[in-house]
Amino acid sequence: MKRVTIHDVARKAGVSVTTVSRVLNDRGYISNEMKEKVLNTIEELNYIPNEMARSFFSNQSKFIALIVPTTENPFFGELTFHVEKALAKFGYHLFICNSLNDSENEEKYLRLLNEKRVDGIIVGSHNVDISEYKNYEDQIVSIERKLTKNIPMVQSDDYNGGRLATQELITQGCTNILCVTGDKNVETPANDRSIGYVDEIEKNNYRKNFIEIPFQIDLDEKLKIIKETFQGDFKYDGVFAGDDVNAKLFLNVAKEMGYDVPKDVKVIGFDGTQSIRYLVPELSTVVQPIENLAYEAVTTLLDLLKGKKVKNEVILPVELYLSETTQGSKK
Amino acid sequence: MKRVTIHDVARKAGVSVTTVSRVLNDRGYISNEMKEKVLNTIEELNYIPNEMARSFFSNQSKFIALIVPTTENPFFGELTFHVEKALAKFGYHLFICNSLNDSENEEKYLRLLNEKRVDGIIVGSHNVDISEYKNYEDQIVSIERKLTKNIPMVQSDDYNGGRLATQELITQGCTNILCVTGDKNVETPANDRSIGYVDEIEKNNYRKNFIEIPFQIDLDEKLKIIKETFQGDFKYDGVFAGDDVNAKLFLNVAKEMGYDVPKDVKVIGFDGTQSIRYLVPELSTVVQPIENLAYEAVTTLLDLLKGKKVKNEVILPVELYLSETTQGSKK
DNA sequence: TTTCATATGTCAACCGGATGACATAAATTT
DNA sequence: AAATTTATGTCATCCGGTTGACATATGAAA
Repeated sequence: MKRVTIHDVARKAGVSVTTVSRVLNDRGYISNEMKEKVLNTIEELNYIPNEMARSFFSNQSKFIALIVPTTENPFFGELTFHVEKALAKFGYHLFICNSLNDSENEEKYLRLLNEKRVDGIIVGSHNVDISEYKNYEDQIVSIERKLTKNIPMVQSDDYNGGRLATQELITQGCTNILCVTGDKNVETPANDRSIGYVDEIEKNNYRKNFIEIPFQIDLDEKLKIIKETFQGDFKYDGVFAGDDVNAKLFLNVAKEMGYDVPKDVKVIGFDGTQSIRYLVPELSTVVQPIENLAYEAVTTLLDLLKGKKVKNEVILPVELYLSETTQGSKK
Repeated sequence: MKRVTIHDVARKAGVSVTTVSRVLNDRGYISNEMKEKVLNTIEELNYIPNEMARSFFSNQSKFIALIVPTTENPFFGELTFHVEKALAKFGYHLFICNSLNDSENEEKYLRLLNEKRVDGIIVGSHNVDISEYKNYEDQIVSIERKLTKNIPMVQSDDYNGGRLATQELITQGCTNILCVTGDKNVETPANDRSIGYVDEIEKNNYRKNFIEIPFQIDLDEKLKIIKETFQGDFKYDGVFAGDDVNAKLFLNVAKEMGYDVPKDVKVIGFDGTQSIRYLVPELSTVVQPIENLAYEAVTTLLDLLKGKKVKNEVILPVELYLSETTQGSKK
């Protein structure tokens, strides 16, 4: 079935294609009557401009790619939502790429994005050899991930979040605090969370304790790692987990082992997604400003595409959300 | 900065564009030496075909839109992930649309998708006047939502899920079972969950009880509705919630009110997302085959686009996941 | 009266690649 | 030797809309 084109509209309205194009793009001189006549014809024929043709001509796809490990993860699911919303506001559309943190996938996507001529890329994933990104420096912004010196990054104030969380545990009387981190070998601003922890611990002359729970291992393995922390003779009375999922896993294990939270051990997480607040409202956590991260990433990227100077780093404040796992049941 | 085109490649290689195009598309006669020469030149110049031009010419964008309420919701976040994965397998890309269940948004998206010439649409949202979809009947598949007689739908076996859940509660000794539903006025296969519940309850001559928790209201209002169920003199000893979030909210309220789950009241949910299994592993639930739903929706849509005959309805089996909220702590 | 802003039209070129038509040779079969 | 297959080239056209150049005709301002 043939689509209605601008030529059909011109013929039907008895004007030239140029005139129709002028109406559509509000260019040059057009009288009101002419404008109306053309618009009526457009409506009559139900003409819908072919954006593919426009994109092709203008060399702008109006697509922005978002590369995340997976939208399965609530944090990235929420990020995706807010990025899409922000993009829509500025007339851009979202092309979503799930890298699964696999560098091969990520490379394939970069190639694909190049073919598809996406206008820009927002990276929230963690893998490809950074050098790959060098070819795209003028059209990339990253979220919580330092790619190259020149690629702007938007992040939460991870360091301060780590400090706030640790401070809170100390305020609540904890003296033996465990820090649960994700993959330590991946260099990400999320590591600043641990640094915040370390600084607070040192300030109080407490002992530093770490366990690492890699992102990609099985649930059972994760649980095993957590269980081991209950085995030694050294008892923790506070836990700062670098993300909420690990925090919740810790809660589950603690409960199973017969420990009472927050009496025996207090727990605080990091991320504070909607999902967590709905599903695990009892968990105290450091809330990342996901919506703002998305908005800043989008506006920074669009500015960058326009050739404007943009900040190399945007750091957004986090907020402490205190609930039962640090404070006792609030009846 | 000018991009390398097929003409540049042809010139550099000393052949005609037609020949280059033949190599790229594997058409007509090409000797191996020629093929190699062209491919080498392509590599040398780092030529990357402009998919916008191809799409424009072939009139195929290779984009499939997925309309969901919001990827913030874990169910849709996971669905998005699996849809993207399935599409990628067949060379298609995902254009994500968050409708927020708002019909105005949805209409805007439909218009936009028309302009962008997406090849097909997968609908997982619930709003626009169905008539709007009539114009797209030959390029739409829906997930868990009956749109028109002619639009194929892929769904979980909601009815059976409702029966299984209710049966399980009855098996565990419950006699006064409450059914928590989402919006009842929205016509969706998810309503079959309640029908499954009703049929099992009637079979056993128990009393039917319903509360409705609209999707879009505030958390506090939801909690209020749930709290009220504890107020009357009629006590429930079992709860079947139409989705896991409501099930968890119920658990939270029950705990706050001093009830013991599963001793005083047993609870079973619906959806069984990854998130829930990680964050609320204690919740018994009916697991939807999200990955299969996505895969079936994608393959059905692609078949439809190819003009093949497709099934009008695909119903995929659900699975019961039993945990502590129906069975007592499994130490 | 002359200039100028307004209003429209025609025409052609362009964006980058795909494709069909047609010509020409060499290599391979019949 | 004739017919066919294989291998390349040239050329023009198309996809649908945008844009610049240029012509023409008003009506208004200088």
